[in-house]
Amino acid sequence: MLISELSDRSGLTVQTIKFYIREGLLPKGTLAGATRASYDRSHLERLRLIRALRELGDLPVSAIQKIVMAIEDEDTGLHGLFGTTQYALGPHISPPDDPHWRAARQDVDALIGELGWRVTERAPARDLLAQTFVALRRLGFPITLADLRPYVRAATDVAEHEIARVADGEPRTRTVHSMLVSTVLYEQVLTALHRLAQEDASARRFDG
Amino acid sequence: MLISELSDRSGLTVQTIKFYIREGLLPKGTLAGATRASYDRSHLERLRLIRALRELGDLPVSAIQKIVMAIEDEDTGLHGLFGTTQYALGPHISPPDDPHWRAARQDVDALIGELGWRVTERAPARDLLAQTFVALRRLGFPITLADLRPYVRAATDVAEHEIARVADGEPRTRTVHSMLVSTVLYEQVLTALHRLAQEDASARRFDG
DNA sequence: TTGACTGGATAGTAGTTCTATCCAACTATT
DNA sequence: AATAGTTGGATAGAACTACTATCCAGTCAA
Repeated sequence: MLISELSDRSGLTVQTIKFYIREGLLPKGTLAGATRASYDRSHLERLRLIRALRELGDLPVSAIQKIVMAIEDEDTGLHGLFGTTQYALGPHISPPDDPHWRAARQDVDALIGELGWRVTERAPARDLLAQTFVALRRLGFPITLADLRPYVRAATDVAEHEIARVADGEPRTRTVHSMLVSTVLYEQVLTALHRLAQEDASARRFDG
Repeated sequence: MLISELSDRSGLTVQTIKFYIREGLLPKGTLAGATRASYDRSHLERLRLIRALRELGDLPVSAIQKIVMAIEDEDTGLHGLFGTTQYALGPHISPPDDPHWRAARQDVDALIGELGWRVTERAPARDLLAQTFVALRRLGFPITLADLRPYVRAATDVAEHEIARVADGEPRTRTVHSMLVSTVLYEQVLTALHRLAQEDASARRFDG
C-alpha cells in the first residue's frame, strides 16, 4: 500500500500521516526504492488507534507517542501499558504546594487505602480527585464521604467489566488494543451516558 | 477590593483578570473614579468558578463565556443552564456524513428512546456516544447492548444523586453554582474514581 | 518521455491562553 | 507640592499545539 492509498483509506491527508511518522506515532513504511515505501494493514490500524486516542481520548500527540512506545516495547506487560496510559490521560498539572491541596490529597490517599485499592502513589488520577476536592471546597460545596459512595460503587462496577473484557491470549497487538480501548474509549462511553442520564434527571426535576 | 487584592486572593495575575474581563467571563468592577474600580466577593467567587471550569472541566474560555451569559440571564432556568453547560462540554466536532456514523447515531437514539430518557436531539453527548461506537467498531471491538448495561446503570445511579443534590430555594447564584458543580466537577470525580478502580482491577488481574 | 507521485525536509498557519508593555490618569505618601 | 506607585484600558506579542503547505530531486507507470 502506497502512502496515498493509506491516506485514502484512513481519511487523513498525506501530510498528516507524514507528521505522525515524524513524531514517532506511526512506523515508517518498508522502503522499496529511494522514493517508494509500502504500508500494510498494521499502519492503517495504528492510524485508527491514533485518531481514537486524539479525538475521543483527547490525548496530545506527545502522550500518544509515549503510549506507542509502550505498545512497541515487547517487554511492557499489560499492567505496565495501563500505567503509561493512565499517566498519559493526565492531569498534567503539578499540584501547588498548598495546605488545602495537601489535605485533599491525604483524603484521597486515605480513601484509596480504606478501599484496599492497589494504585500507585504517582497515579495522576489521585491528583485529579484531590483537585476536585479542593475546587469543591473553595466553591463552598465540600464533598463528604457519603457523597462519594455511589461514585465508588459505580466506578468499581464498570471497571470490573472493563478489565474482565480485555481479551487475553490473542496476538499482542490485539490484546494491547483491547486494553487501550477498555480504558480510553469506555471512559468516554461512561462520560457520555453520565451526561445523558443527567439531562434526563434534570429534565424530570427542573423542566416540569 | 482593588484589582491587585483580587489578584492576590485569587492567585491569578492582574493581567489574567483583565483578560477575563475583556473576554466577558468576569464583570467589570464598579468604577470609582477614572482609574479606580472596586471588586467584591462575587468577583472572587466568579474567578474560582472560572478556574474550576478551566482546569477541571477543561472548558475553553469561549465556552465559559457562554455559561456565564446563561448565569447572568435571570430568565434562564436551571434546566436551560444545564443545556448550555452540556453544549459547552462538547464534543465540538461536526460528525461526518458517513453511513457508519449515521448508523451509530441511530443506535444511540434508539437506546435513549428505549430508556425513556428525556434528552434533546441536539445534546452533544449523543454524538459523543455515537463516536465511540464508530471508533470501537473500526478498531474491531464492536460494542453490544449487553456491554452497555452496567454503564447505563452506573450513569443513572450517580446522575440521580447529582441532580438531587442541587440546592434549591437558595439565592440564584448559589443554586446555579450548585448545578454547575454537580455536572462539571462531579463528572471529574466519577472519571477519577473510574480510573483508580481500573488500575486496581488491572493490578489484580495482570500484575500477579 | 512525460507527468504524477514519492520520501524527506523545512517553513508557515491557525487557534488558544495567556503575558508584557505602554499610557495618561489618578491616589497615597512624604 | 512633589513623587512614587497603582489603576483601567488598549495593544502587541509569546508559547504551545497540531497540523498544513511547499519544495526538492528521485523514481515509477503509461
